[in-house]
Amino acid sequence: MASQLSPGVKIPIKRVAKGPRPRKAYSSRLLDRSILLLKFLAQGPVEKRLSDFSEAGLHKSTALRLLDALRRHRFVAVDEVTGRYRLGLGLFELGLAAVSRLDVGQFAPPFLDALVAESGETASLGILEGTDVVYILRSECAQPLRLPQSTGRSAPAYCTGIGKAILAHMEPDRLETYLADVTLLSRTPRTLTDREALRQDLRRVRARGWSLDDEEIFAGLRCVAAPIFDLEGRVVAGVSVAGPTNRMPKDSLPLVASKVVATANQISRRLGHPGRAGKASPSAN
Amino acid sequence: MASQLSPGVKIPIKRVAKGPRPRKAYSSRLLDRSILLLKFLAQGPVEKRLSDFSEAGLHKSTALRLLDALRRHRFVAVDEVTGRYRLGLGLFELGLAAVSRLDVGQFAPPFLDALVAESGETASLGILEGTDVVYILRSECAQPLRLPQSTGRSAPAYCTGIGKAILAHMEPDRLETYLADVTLLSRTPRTLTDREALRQDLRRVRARGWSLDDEEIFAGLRCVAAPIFDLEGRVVAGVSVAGPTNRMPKDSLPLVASKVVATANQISRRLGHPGRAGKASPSAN
DNA sequence: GCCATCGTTTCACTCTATGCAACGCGTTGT
DNA sequence: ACAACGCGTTGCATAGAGTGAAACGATGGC
Repeated sequence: MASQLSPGVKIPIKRVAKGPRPRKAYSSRLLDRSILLLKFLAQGPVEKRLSDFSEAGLHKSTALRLLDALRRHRFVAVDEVTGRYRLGLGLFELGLAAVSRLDVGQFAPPFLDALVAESGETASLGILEGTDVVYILRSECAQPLRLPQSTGRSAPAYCTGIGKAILAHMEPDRLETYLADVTLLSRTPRTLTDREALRQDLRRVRARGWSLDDEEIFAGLRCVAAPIFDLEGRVVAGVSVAGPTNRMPKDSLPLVASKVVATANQISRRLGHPGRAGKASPSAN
Repeated sequence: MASQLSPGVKIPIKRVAKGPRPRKAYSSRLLDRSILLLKFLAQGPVEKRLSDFSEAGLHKSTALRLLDALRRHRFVAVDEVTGRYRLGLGLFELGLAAVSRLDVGQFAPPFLDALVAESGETASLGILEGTDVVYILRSECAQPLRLPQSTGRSAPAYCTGIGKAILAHMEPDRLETYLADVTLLSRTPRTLTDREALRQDLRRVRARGWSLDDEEIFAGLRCVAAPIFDLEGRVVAGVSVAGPTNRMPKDSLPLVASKVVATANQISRRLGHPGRAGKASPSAN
C-alpha cells in the first residue's frame, strides 16, 4: 500500500545502499560446518553413515553431535531401520517459506498455469541471485516429454532464457559489472561464450521485449522468456516457456513469445509496475 | 519460549541421566539460535531489521554476526535497497533437495496430475513425520476455489485424510504408542477427539482401504486419502483428493476413493510394493 | 541545533565446541 | 572359536570460538 503520511508531494526514495552494510566479514565455524554437512547430504547417495562425513572433512564425533543437533530441528532425519542420515523435511518447510514470502511466489502460480494452458508447454518463473538464476515456480505441461526437474535449482544467467531476460533489462552499470565478473562457459555448442555476442543478444532482447535460449544450456531445449518488473521498474524476475525444439519450431516463437510477454506483464502489474505505457518518458519520475 | 536464549541467562547443560537410554542428547547453542533466527524470519513481516531480532531473544550484535554468516550461505538475503533481512533461497534449494531425494518425491508428480485430471479436485501427497503429516507434493485443480497453500506445511495426523490413512496401516504397537502420546485437539466440531472413536475410525479405514476426513481439520473441507506402501510393505506416505464439501458430496465419495486408491496403488507399485495381489505373500504373519 | 534510533565495531571473558582416545558392540575373517 | 576390524558412542581437557556490554558513527526526526 502507498504511504501517504504527509500531504507533501515528495516521494521518499530511500537510498541506504551506500550506508550501513557489514564491512567486516563475520563467519562461524560451527555454522559453516553444519551447512557443509547439509550440502554434503544433498549430494551423492541419499543416505549416509556417520563415518561417511569424514569425506566432508568432519571428525566423526563432530559429525555425530552436529547431526544430532540438526535432527532435533528436523533439518536431518534418521532412518528408523538403517539408522542412516538424510536431509530432513524441516528444511523443506523453511525453504518453501522462503519462496512463499517472496511477493512473486504468492500469486504467480495461477498465471503460470494459464500460460501453460495457452502454450501447451512447461512454464517457469525464476529470479536472479548473484550471477545465477534460481527457479522458484513451475507449472508442468501435460506432454509426455518432461523437462528435468528444475525447481529449486539454479543455472548461470547468461545461457538461460529467464537469465537473459533479466540481464537485458537491468541497469547498464550493473550489467557491466556482471559481464566483467562472469566466466562464459560453453554448455552446448550454441552457448554464447563471447562477451560481445552476448551483449549484442541482450540489446536485441531488450528491444523486442523477450529473450530466446536456443539450445544454449541444454541441447534440444528451446526457451522463450520475458522480464518481470517491480513497483520501481526494476527487473526482479522472469517467466519462461520451454520445450523440446521439435515442439518449439522457430516460426512459432513470436506467437509463444507474445503470450509469455503478456503473462510477464500481468505479473508485473500485480507487483505494482505501471506497465509498458510508462516507457515513453525517458526520465520519468 | 525464547527467554532461554536471552543474553545473560545461563543455560544449564542438560545431561541425560545414565539410564537405559543408549543415546545422549547433543545440542548446540549457536545452531539453536541460528535456526531460531531462521524460523523467526519465517514469521510475521517478510522483512526484518536487525533490531527486530531482539524479539526473538537475540542480542543485536549476535544477530548481526549470525545473519552475516547465514547470508554467505544464502540462507538469508539482504534487500539491496532497504538493507533488511529475509529468508534466502539457499534454504529453498536445500529444502527441495530434501524432497527430491525421497524416492516418492521423484516420480509421484505425474500420478498426482493424472488424479487431478480424473477427479477434478486438488491432489496431495504427504508423509508422516513424528506425529504430523508433512505435505510434500501437490497438484492443483483448475477450479476457482483453491485450498490454502499446504505444500511444506504440516498438520496433525489424526485429523487429516492422509494422516489417518497412514495411521490405519501402521504397525499396531506403533499406533498404540502414537495414541498414547498424542493430544487430540478439536480443530472443528467434527474432529475426532475421543481416542476410542479414532481407533474405531482407523479400523474402518483399514478395512475399506481409504480414509475420510469429513471437515475434521477445516470446516467446509472434505478429503479422501489412501496409503502408499514401500518395498517392505510399510506405509510411508499417503495420497489425497480434497475439495469443498459442496463439490465432494457424500454419495460421490466411493467413486473418488476408488480413484485415489488406484493412484496410491500405482505409486506403491513403483516403490516396489507387490500390491494387493501379493497379499498372500509367503512370510505373511 | 539536539536527541533518538539503528547498525557496526572493539574488547575481555566465559563456556562452547572440538579432537583425541577409549569403550561397546556387532561383523568379518582366519 | 577367537581375533581383528569397523562403526557409533562417550569422557575429558583444552583452545579458542562465540558472547554481551559498551562505545562509536551515521541517519533521521523534531
